[in-house]
Amino acid sequence: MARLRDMALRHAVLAALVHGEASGYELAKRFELGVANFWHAKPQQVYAELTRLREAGLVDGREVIQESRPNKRMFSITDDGLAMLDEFAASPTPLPVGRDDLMVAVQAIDVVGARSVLAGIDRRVDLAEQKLAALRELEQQILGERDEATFVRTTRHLGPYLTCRRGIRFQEEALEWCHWVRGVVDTWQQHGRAVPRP
Amino acid sequence: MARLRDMALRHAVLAALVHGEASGYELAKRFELGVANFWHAKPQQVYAELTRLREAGLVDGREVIQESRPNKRMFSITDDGLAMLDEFAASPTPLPVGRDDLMVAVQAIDVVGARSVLAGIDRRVDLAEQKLAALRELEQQILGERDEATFVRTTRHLGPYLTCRRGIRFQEEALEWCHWVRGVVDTWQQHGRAVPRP
DNA sequence: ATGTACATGTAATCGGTTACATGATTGC
DNA sequence: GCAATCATGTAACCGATTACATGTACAT
Repeated sequence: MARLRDMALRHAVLAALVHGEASGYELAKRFELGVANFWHAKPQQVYAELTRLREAGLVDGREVIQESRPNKRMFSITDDGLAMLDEFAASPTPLPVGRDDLMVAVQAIDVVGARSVLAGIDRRVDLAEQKLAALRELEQQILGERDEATFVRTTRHLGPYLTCRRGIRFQEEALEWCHWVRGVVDTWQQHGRAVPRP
Repeated sequence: MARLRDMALRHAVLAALVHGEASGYELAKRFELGVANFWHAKPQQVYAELTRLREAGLVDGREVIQESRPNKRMFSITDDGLAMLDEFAASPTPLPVGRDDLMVAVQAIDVVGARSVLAGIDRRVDLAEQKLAALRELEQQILGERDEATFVRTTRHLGPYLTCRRGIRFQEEALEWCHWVRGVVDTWQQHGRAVPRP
């Protein structure tokens, strides 16, 4: 059982496996296209991490031979993996640091020409709406016919719903801010921005 | 004038300089403690980036000799730097990827014991409230006596207000979600979570 | 024929973090 | 006397991204 340093992705992969086994390909997809809305990683990184986790005995991996498709490996979390997740969940987590290129452009709107920045805002609106649609679909999958109150009283799998709600609220908030920015910048531009009259 | 690759911090530092010169120390502080709420970096990284930017001719740096303190360097953006920011603002920016350790713990709440996760939520509430207080102070500094409508019609420096508002809204949303989680998890625990009755 | 989905990686590089170093001054 | 603030870095490391590689099957 090899040793592992304190890698960030490790716990995210373990968390993605708590509700049953999955193939590397499935996990890679989930982590790339944000269906796993609680973390993000490229496929190569996921495959590498799975290999390391298996060497460390934190996941089991079994080969599945397929006829009309390439073979695949199915992974599931071990007791050691669960123990590690437990330890992780009990340790304090820092505030995530925000890094968003669009915010840099917005910060500089006074000197870079508002037109470029507003174009960036519009692109962001599109992307956020796509993401939001995907998350709402996921929410529907989770809830099924049930309303929230019923779901919460009856489910065994609350975690995915909580993180999904976080993703939805985050994107909704981002969209509201984008629309607010459009309005404010329009007003600002109509009043001699660079040369306010005395 | 040395060449620079496409580093992420570069544009953020340039954006932080658009409203006048600043010392490396001032910039390092702003980037570390999130007063620059649109980006984040450690002091060492900021100093290194400033050196590179000066070699590339994107910022000017002048030495200021001080008596009762160590000497410092004051940096200001050049025309080349402004041109680079302009180009950056016109290029498309991707959706920022979310990576938050607390979300990983929440995702796994079904297996790791809700107590640890709720403790993490409480710590997050504290941190978010501190950050929120700092951002609201910054907002007051920006607005002064003016209300938003008046400010927008008269200011030349809209950018910092827009990003500050984003930071405030983000933290407010995070706090609301945390409180919602507390309530939902309490309900969930009161109804035989692991063994729902038939 | 052409492209998308399945399925899994290696190698090089980059951007960010951690650890460590230095030394004076101001306030408790 | 002791900690915090001012002021600036170097070196080593780690985690994430980018570019590249391989081959089958199914749908248009």
